[in-house]
Amino acid sequence: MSRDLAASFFARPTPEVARLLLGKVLVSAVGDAVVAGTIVETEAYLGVDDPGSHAATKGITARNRVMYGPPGRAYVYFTYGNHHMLNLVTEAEGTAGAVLVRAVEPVEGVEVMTARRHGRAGHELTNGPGKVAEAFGVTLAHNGLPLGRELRVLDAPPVADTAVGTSGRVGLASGHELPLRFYIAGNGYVSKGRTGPKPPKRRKESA
DNA sequence: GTTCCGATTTTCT
DNA sequence: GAAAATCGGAACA
Repeated sequence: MSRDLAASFFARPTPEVARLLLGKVLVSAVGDAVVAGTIVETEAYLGVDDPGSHAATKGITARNRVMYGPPGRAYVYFTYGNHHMLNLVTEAEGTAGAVLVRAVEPVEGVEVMTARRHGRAGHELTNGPGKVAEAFGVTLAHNGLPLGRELRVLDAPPVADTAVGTSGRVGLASGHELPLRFYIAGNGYVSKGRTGPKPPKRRKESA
């Protein structure tokens, strides 16, 4: 049987945690429903030195302080007025770092996810950070919550190196060039970030 | 099929 | 007041 990952699992370099999290099982027991899914896509967010991270510019703020806290906790962020994003805090306390769970493959509670996702099905259930949070019932109320209760991550066999792909991160205002995104190649639940292998779309950009 | 645009809340300057 | 680690729907080809 799988058991919960120890906090020490998260107490290491963030990119390493991001890669090791692939294949692990995310479990949420929010309300009366239990849902679970295999993590198939992650992104690493460092502290300083990472222009795309909330912890980059000005040290600890009310929003990002969870990233500086102890590892093995949830960091939930709300953005664009509609979407939550679920992260897992990494690095030792005092050092900023978190891994964004971008996509999951459902393994349990599919009906609940479908209901929360307003009828969406298949890969549309969880192939994006906002979707994962919604399907798993994650909200700002879970920000800073230690793993092991409502939110858990179970250990699982590691994913082979040959099955792991990396790329630049998606949707960032800056810092998207760093290869800090990890995913299981060929998995249908991995978000494509954008449709097909086209360059970033750059709207609202004119000469 | 692909591409563009708007929604709507929290956080920070 | 402005921007944001996104999503879904509408428009066009």
